[in-house]
Amino acid sequence: MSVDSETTCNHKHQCHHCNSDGTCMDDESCISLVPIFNHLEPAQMDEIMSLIRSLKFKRGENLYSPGDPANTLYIVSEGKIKIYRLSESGKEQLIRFLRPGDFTGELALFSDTVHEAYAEAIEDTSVCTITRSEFNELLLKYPSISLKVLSEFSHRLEQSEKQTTRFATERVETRIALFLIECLDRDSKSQIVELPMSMRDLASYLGTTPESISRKLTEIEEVGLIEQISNKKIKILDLDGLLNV
Amino acid sequence: MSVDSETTCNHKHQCHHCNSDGTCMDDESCISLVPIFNHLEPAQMDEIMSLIRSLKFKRGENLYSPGDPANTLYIVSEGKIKIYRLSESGKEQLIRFLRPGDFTGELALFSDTVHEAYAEAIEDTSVCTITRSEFNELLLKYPSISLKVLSEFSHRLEQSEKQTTRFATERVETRIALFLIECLDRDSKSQIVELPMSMRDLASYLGTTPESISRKLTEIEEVGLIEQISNKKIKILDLDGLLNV
DNA sequence: TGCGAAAATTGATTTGCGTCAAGGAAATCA
DNA sequence: TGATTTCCTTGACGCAAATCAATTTTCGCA
Repeated sequence: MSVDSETTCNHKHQCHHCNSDGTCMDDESCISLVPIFNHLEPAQMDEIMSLIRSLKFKRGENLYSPGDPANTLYIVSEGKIKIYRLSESGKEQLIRFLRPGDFTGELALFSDTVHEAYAEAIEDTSVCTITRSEFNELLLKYPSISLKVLSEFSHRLEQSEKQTTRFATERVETRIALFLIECLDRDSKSQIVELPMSMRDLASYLGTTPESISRKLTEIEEVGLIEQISNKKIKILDLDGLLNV
Repeated sequence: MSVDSETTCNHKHQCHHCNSDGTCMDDESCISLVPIFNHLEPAQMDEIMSLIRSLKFKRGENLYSPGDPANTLYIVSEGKIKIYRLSESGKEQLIRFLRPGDFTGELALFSDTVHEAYAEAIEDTSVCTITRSEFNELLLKYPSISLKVLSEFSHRLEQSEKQTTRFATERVETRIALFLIECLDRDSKSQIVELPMSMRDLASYLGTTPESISRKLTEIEEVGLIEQISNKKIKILDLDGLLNV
C-alpha cells in the first residue's frame, strides 16, 4: 500500500508541494494518498480534509501504547512506523511496518476499547489523524469508504490467520523460506530478494531469534537453494526447492 | 456471538417457528439472529430476507474449501461449523467454530479472491447465504451494516494478532493457561471451566499436540493451580498463579 | 447395556531451536 | 577517517516439546 511517484498526486484536484520522491508535505496529501479515500470526488476529499489534524512524531516516539484509548485513526503521510506487541511474558513481536499511505487505529476504531499494541515511529514521521466519531460519521455518509476499509481489514485478517497457522505448524526453516518467497513475489523482477528489515526485526516478525535466522539461512544456502549475496540481499536459486523446505 | 434463548426473537417483528432452544427454523431467523443485521428496521430486514437463500449442509460437508471462489456470505442459523486451515506442510490448524448467529465468507467477500481455509459442517447445519454483489449493495444502501461488520472484523483481527503473538513467543504451557483463563472469562459464574472442544481440537487450536496438552494439564494440576474434575471440566484454583505460568 | 472405535493418557526417545558466550562485520558518529 | 557501538555470525549446550508406541478411558451406537 505504499505509494510511488507515478501514483501520487494523480487526481484532478490540486496537490501542492509534492516532493520528488512522491511524498507530499501538506495535510491534503494524507487524503489523496490513501486508498481508503483517494477514490472520492475532490469536493468530498476537501470535506474530509477539514476534519483531519496533522501530527508529527520524532523517531522513537509512540503514537500509542497498550492501554491507550483507541479513538483516533492515523494515516501515515511521511516516515515509518513499527507496530509491535509484547506478549504476556514480555517478549516483543513485530506485527508490521507502516509506510506512507498505510493507516492504523485498528479495531479499537470500531469498538470502544483500548490499544493492545505499540505504534512507534522509527523515523521522524508525520501523520494525519481523524477522531473516531468523525470517522464513523464519514463512514455513514460515504459508504464506499467502508468497503475500502473492509477490504483492507479482511486482507489483514487473512494475512494474520495465515501467519498464525504458520507459527502453529511450521518449523523456523520453513517460515523463513516462505517469507523469502513472499518477498520475491513483491519485487518479482529478478531472483534477488532485498530483505526489508534487519535480522533482529525479521526474527521478531517470524517468531524466532537472530541466531536461528542466521543459521537457517546458511543451511538453506548449503543445500543450494539460495545464495547470500550480502547482508540484506539473497538470490533465490531454486524456488520449488524453497517451497518444499 | 452465539445466541441463547433469551436474546433470540426479541425484536418487534414477527418471528415464527422458534424452537425451545432458541434457534429459529425459518429463513427469517438468519436476519434477526445476527448482530450485523438485527439492529435494522423490520422493513429493512424484510428487504434483506428477500435476498437470502437458505442452504443445508450435512455433517461432514464443506461449505467451502481452499481455492473456491469466495463470493458468498454465510450466516449460520443452525448447527456448528469448523473453520480450519492446512499449512503449507499439510498440518491442520483450527481457526474457530461458528455457532448460530456467526458468519463467514471472510475477506474474500471484499476482494475478488478465493478461500484459503476450510469451512466444514461438523453437525447438520443450515445457513443463510447472500451473494457478494448483493451484500455489497446492502452495505452501500445501509451503511450501519458496514460498521457492524467492521467491528466484527476488527475484533477478529485483534484476536488473531494476539494469537499470533502467543504462538511466536509463549511456551505451550503458557498458551494453555491463557486459554483456560479466557474460557473462565466467558463463563465467569463459577471457577469451573468447561472445555468447549476435544483435546484433539484444542491441540490444533493451540498449535500443539494432544499429548502435550494432557501432560501440561497434569503438570499444572500437580503444582496446585487447577483441578481436573473430569475430561472436559477443569476447576481453577489459583488464577493469579495461572497468569504467571 | 455392552461392544467397538475413537480419544486421551503415559512413557521413552529424539530433535529443533533457544540461550549463552565470544569473535567478526557493519553501521554510526564525531 | 578512525573509534565506538550495534548488528550479525558461529559454536557449545540444555531444554521444551514433538514423535513413536502402548495402554487406558471414554463415548457412540447397536
